[in-house]
Amino acid sequence: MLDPQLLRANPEQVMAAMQRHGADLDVDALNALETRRKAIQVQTQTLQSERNKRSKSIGMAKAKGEDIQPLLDSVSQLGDDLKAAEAELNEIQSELLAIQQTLPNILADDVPDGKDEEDNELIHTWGEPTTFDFEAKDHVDLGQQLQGIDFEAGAKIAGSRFVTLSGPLARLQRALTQFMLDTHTDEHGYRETYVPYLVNKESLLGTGQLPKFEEDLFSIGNDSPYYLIPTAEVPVTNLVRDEIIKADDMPLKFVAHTPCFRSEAGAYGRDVRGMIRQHQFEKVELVQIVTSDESEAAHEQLTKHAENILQALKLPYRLMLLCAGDTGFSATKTFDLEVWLPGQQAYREISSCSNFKDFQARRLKARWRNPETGKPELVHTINGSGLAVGRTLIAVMENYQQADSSIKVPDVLKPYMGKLECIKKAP
RNA sequence: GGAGAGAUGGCAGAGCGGUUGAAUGCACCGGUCUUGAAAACCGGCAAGGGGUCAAACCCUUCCAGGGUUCGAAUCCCUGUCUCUCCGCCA
Repeated sequence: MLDPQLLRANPEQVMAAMQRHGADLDVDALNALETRRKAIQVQTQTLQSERNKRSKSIGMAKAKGEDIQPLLDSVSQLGDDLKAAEAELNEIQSELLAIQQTLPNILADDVPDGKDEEDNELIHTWGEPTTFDFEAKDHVDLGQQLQGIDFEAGAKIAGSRFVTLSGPLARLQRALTQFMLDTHTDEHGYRETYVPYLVNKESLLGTGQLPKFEEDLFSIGNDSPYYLIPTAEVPVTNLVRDEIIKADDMPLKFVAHTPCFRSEAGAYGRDVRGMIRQHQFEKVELVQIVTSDESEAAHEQLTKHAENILQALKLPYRLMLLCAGDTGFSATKTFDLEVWLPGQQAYREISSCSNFKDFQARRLKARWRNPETGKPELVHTINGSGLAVGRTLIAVMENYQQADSSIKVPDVLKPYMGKLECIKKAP
């Protein structure tokens, strides 16, 4: 959520920022609503103040044993007026909130203009696209050859966009997960966390998935709905909801491995082949809770932490700065890591690292106490995939494939794969 | 699933329906004392919003949502969560 003060004081500036993000803001309607809000709020508070005073005087009169009936009579009209004013104020404030909650974050100055992924800016590439002296297969063919990926079974058990893994490939996914968690905890100083995979509405409002993107989420349950997490960002960031964090504890760095569930509502027809885009996938997520001074540097640092995983796996990739149109609702700035997939002859997103500044924190009421002022201040939240495990599995398979469809095990994963050096078709 | 108890400021913990945003303790901040520290003593210390050049000042908030009342932390209803006991269980 944007700073309501800014919205109030400078709606034109906010509107210009919104348009950059492809959103719109009706400044006139907002101003009209604001004017009403202010008038009604003043009126309501005046009435409340009057009621408080009179009630107090009734109390005092009663204590002295005076006749309070005249006082009671004089206050009778007040109650009705107050109720009406309060109702109207509530109405206006929920209208204002509804507007505020659907406004995206203001983009950082260095985010390039643009409409979609075509306009993203290349920051750097690492490694060279893998080449083979045979025709590269994609992970679907490889998985079939190795009898380790079964889309039909996934479809039978659940439906389309579900998959089953088995044997060494299933283990490879687990190895990747373990390797990522170990690296981030041991080398990068993150605290491993285990969190619920089902969350309530408040949590999703806090991180910004709701109210605007309900169709991307799976929900279960009846009167008190739960939502399946689309990313560990939701439960992990919500750890600090309604908290005032001690200065000594800052920054907080969390890493969590969770499954992620996405309805992929807007993605019909995209990436239908293979396990690029699934309803359920594994991800290792990095979250940092930092002060405003630190947030830019922390964002760069967290992105580097994700890059380190790709480098350790020796997977070629490139780092992109997302353009305005491609940057998500809550983010001020996002870096994507795109890994080279020989089967597609393309770079594909494997991590997305975003700085939300105080946008999520404001919704979450997540603050820290600044010792310089003694006052609570909003934290900045940053997160990124470190990495999407399912897509990393694909990348390893496709980049480490050999002519006979076997897959060499990357060096750093060998400790996690028993004695296995190479994943081969079962004889 | 059954029975009971509870939810109050950063933490602990009081609080007859009436000048209570809330006693007290701890923590924290400032000061006195001390060579320094500790102790002792004095003072300050919730959040959010409105208002102001800045203040003063005003409003809201004692788990959440409703209700009763001139007035609710205090009474009533609903929900959520926590704890204890019983049952069941990975």
